[in-house]
Amino acid sequence: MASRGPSLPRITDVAALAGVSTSTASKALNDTGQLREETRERVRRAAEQLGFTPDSRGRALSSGRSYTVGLITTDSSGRFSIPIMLGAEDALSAGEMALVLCDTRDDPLREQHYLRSLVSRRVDGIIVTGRRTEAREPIDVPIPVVYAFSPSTDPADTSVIVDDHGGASSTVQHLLSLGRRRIAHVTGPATHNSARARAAATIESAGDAFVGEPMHGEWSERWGRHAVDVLLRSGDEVDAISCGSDQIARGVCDRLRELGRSVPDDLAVTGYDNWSVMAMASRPPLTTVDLELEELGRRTAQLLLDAIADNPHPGLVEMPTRLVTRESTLGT
Amino acid sequence: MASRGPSLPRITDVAALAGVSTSTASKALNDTGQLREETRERVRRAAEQLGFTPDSRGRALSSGRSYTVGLITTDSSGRFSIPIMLGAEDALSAGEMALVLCDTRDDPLREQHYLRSLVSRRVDGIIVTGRRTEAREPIDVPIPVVYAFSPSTDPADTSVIVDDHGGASSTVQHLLSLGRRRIAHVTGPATHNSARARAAATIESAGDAFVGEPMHGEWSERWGRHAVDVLLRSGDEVDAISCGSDQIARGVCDRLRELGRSVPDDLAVTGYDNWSVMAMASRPPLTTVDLELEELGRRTAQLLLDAIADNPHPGLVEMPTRLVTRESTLGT
DNA sequence: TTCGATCAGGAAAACGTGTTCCGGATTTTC
DNA sequence: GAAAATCCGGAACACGTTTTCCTGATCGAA
Repeated sequence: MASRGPSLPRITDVAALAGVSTSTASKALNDTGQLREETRERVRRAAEQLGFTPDSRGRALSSGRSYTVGLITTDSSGRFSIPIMLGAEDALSAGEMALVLCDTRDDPLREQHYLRSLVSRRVDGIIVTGRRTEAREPIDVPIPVVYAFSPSTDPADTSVIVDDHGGASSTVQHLLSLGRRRIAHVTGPATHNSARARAAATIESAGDAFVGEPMHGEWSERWGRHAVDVLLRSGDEVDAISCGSDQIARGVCDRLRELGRSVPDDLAVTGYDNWSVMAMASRPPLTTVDLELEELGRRTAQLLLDAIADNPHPGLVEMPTRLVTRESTLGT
Repeated sequence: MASRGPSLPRITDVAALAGVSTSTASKALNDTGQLREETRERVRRAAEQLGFTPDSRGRALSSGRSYTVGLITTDSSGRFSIPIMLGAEDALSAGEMALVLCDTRDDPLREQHYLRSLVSRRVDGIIVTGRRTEAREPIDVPIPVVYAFSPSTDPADTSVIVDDHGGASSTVQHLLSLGRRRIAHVTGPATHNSARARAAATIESAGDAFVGEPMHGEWSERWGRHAVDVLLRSGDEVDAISCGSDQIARGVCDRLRELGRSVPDDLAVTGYDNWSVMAMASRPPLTTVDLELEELGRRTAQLLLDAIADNPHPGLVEMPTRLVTRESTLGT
């Protein structure tokens, strides 16, 4: 229709210039079939000269694959899904796969719309990711799917999640190894799976060293500051506070400093997430748990590629976290 | 090859079920050609019954368009490019266009790789975005391109950028309207275009009310805190500090509070970026400049759609910013 | 010299859709 | 009642690639 200048060269043009048939040209460029090396070279030169780039739409049609995967995310803000996306994209691009982005903004209608669009594009697979660690309803498409971060409620699906239990335990082990024996826990709303899971793991790992009850509140610095007041007023003796997020931990540190308590000499503090803008800017910088989301994204993509290659791995994959130690527990 | 179960229905299947030819089926589903309404309805029902979704690869091939645009970003962290992406994706998905994501990680080799991939996919257009406001080398592809945030060095290209001059001026106007007459400016490295542009606009708008020289440093809270010390030691009287970023402004507020200075009673403080995690968590919350990046992304996508429709708008488009007033200038 | 085997490359079909053109049937017009 | 206009739907081709099958040609051996 709209003739966009001189359209890009097709393989027929390359074939014509090289003086061979299109099928021969195709074989030459794909290193398949039986051709004299000299012919191959001639075709290659012709392609080079014309600046030929194969049209992947044709290839997609003929191969039955689109070399494309869709990423559906409910997390507009991107706090968690961005690193996952980047990891997935990294793993996929190595295999010449492209990633198309679909942000549903938590709207089921938009999700349906995107699903239709992806099916229509005949994507080879779909990655589904969300903002929370709560399990979510599986999507219903005749295409391989892998869930990342938010697992599917169907255990027969493939889901890749963070090992929150291990992550929380690692901070407690670290605190215990430093000789702390009175550990409190400040975290997010009890309605959040991640807060409950981390709290449970903390209690279990700390054993006798756990003080009081897990303190649930918002995922905010303000709650961290407020929790310190509550904690100190309670009269419980405490030598460490393990927090459910870096934001909370930063608030905790700020308030402790304002009250003249030294971190970590008086109290050690740990965060969770290794969100650098919080963990590094905190005073002192936070010992925290890195979720290794980019690695999680890579793993997700690999599992999806496996599933696409007709080798699915149903079930839950828990990815290990990494403890990052900084001044909030170690001092300077 | 790998027969993935019962493959999805094609338009031929729909046609067979409806008892018509494929061309008739196509016309019925696309509301084109001359068909009896009853025939149309019959085909639609057949499509419905089979759960038919047209294969967009076929459509792409036949229409000459791919209904796909590429987004190339150098900004892995995503601070700025994520909102732009979301805005663009929002504007594009309305037009049934998909967005494929390419993160170059600032590696020219990866960029080349992605460009080849996008050209091979015959994307209808490309959006290029970056982390800095510095102009960047244009990319060389026979496809419409629009640059977002980082403009192209070629003025004949279409670039959409933030009106940094307007943004910085708006904070100064705000401070002046509040009666502040001794305004200092703390910002990022002088090597950064954005820091220089905002500083220049601040000086120009403040006129006689500008105090000293723009203070260049890092884009960090730490620099904000340090800058306060330097400023107070200098002996200059100051009743407002306009900062080049929310991080710096937050550091400034923290340090002022530690020194017993009241914000905004003693000194008003303004930030820049409206990065909520900084601006809202600061004590007090920051008056700042929202870059409206999502809107910028939407505008970029619209301009790209225009260019794809053979109606390009070469040149620079400056998007307005929005002043957000909060307690750091207004008090409670 | 003849037969089989290997080699080099071409013709045609396939992938799934959209579109152009054309012919038959029905309706309108005089 | 015949010619013209209109309506409806199908056949064929285009889009760009890959792949299967097939035909000559070349080579080696008997």
